[in-house]
Amino acid sequence: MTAPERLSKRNAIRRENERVILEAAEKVFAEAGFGGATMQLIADMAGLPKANLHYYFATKEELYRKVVQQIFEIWLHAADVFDNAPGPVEGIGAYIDAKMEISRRHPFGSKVWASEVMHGAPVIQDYLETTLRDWTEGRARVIQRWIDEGKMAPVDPRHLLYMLWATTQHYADFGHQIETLNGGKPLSDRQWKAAKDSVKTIILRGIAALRA
Amino acid sequence: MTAPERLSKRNAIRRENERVILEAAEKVFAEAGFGGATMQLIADMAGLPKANLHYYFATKEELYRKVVQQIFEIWLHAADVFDNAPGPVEGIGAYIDAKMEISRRHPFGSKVWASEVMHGAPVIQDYLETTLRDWTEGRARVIQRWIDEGKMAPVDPRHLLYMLWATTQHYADFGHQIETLNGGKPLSDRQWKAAKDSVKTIILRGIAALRA
DNA sequence: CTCAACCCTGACCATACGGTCAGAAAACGA
DNA sequence: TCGTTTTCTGACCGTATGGTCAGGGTTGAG
Repeated sequence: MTAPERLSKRNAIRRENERVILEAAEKVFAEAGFGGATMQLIADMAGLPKANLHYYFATKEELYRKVVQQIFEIWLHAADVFDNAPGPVEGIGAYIDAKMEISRRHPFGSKVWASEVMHGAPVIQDYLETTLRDWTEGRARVIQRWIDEGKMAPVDPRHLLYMLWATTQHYADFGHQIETLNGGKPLSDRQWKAAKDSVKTIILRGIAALRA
Repeated sequence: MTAPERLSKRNAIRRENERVILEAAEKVFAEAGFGGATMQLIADMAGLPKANLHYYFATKEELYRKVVQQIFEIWLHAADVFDNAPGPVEGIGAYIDAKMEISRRHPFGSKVWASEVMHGAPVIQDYLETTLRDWTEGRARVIQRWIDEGKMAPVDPRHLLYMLWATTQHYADFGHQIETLNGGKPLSDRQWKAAKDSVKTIILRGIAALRA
C-alpha cells in the first residue's frame, strides 16, 4: 500500500526524469560495466546535466542498485507462468517462452545482472540468499512433483533450472556474439522463433516431457 | 616455428614474471571487469611494483588482450574432441565434459571472455569474425552430417552449439550464484559430476542421441 | 500574491587512475 | 674485470572521475 500519489507537475517531472535516467543507466552499465560506466556518460545519454543525476540518485552505487533490482523484478514476474501449470510441457515451455522474450526485450538488464553476479554480487548478495533461494527451492519442488507423478524423467531439478537460465539468458548476454555469427545482423523475427523452438524442443525432449 | 629460446636466467625471469602478471590480471579482470580493474590491484596481487607491469605490458589494454587470447586458445583446443568422433554421443558428450572441466579449472578466464563479449567485444571482434566463425561453421557441418546420417534428431546446429556454450560456461560465469544457492559452499567433486551428468543426459536425450 | 518546498545546474574539489621516466641494480658476453 | 643489455622501481604527471555546493528558477498550497 503506497500513499496515493498526486498527479502534480512535480510528480510527473520526477517520475519522468527517474525513468529516463534509469533507462540510460541500464544501457551504459550493460555496455561498460559498473567500473567502466561514468555518470557523465549516463547523463549525456539521458540528456541531463550530471549534477541532476546526483539530485535524483545520490551515488553511482544507488543508481546501479536500482537498475539491478528492476531486472530482478521482471524475472520474478516471468516465473508466474511456472505455477498452476498442469505439467512440464506447459510450465517449462511457457517459462522458456517468457525468458526468451525478456532476453529479447531487455538485453541490457540481463547483461547488468550477469555482470553483477560474475563480479561476486557485491550489491545484491542478500537477494540471492533470500528471494532467489526461496524461489529456486519452490520451483525445484514443483519439478520434483512432476517427476514423482511420472510426467518427466528424473533429472536434478536444480541443474535443470540452471540450464533454463543459462540457455535463455545467453541470447541476451552473448547477443553480440550471436549477431556476429549471424553475419553481423540481429536475429530476425523468424530466427528468434527458431531459437525459442530449438531450446524448447531440446529441453522438453531432454527431460522426456516430449516423445522423441 | 618460434626462435629457439635460450634458457638464461633472464629468460626465466621474463617468463615467470609474465606468467605471474597474467595470472593476477586474469583474476582481477574477472572480478572487477576491465573498467573496474586497476593496474595497482593487479600489481599487488602479482607481488610486483606497478611500474614493473608496464615494463612487460605497455598498456592495460595490451595486458587485457593477452588474457582474453589465452582463454580463447584453451577453448579452441577443447574442441578437438569434437572431431573424429563417430557420432554425437561421443563427440558432443566429450565436448561437454571438456568444457565443464574448463569451467571448473579456469573460471576467471571464462568470466573475462563473457565480460568482453557482453561489452560488444571491443578487443576481440576480429577473432569472432574469423576464427570463431570458421570454427562454428565447421562444427555445424559435422552436426548436420550426423543429422543426415540419422544419428540424432534434426535440430538447428547453431542453436545447439549456443546451448552447449551457454550451459557449460554458466557454471563458471554464474559460479557465485550457484555457490550461493548451494548453501554458500562450492560444488563438491560429487556435485560437479552430477552437473556434468545432468547436462549431458538432458542434451543428448534432447537431440535424440540417447534413448529416452 | 507570497513564500516555502522542490527542481535545476555551472563551477568547483579531492582523489585515483594509467602511464612516464631517470636512474639504480642485476645479468651477461667477452 | 669491463661495458652493454636487460630488469627493476620510487617518484612524478596530466587527466578524468565521483561527488559537492551555492545560488537561480519553478511550482503550488494557502
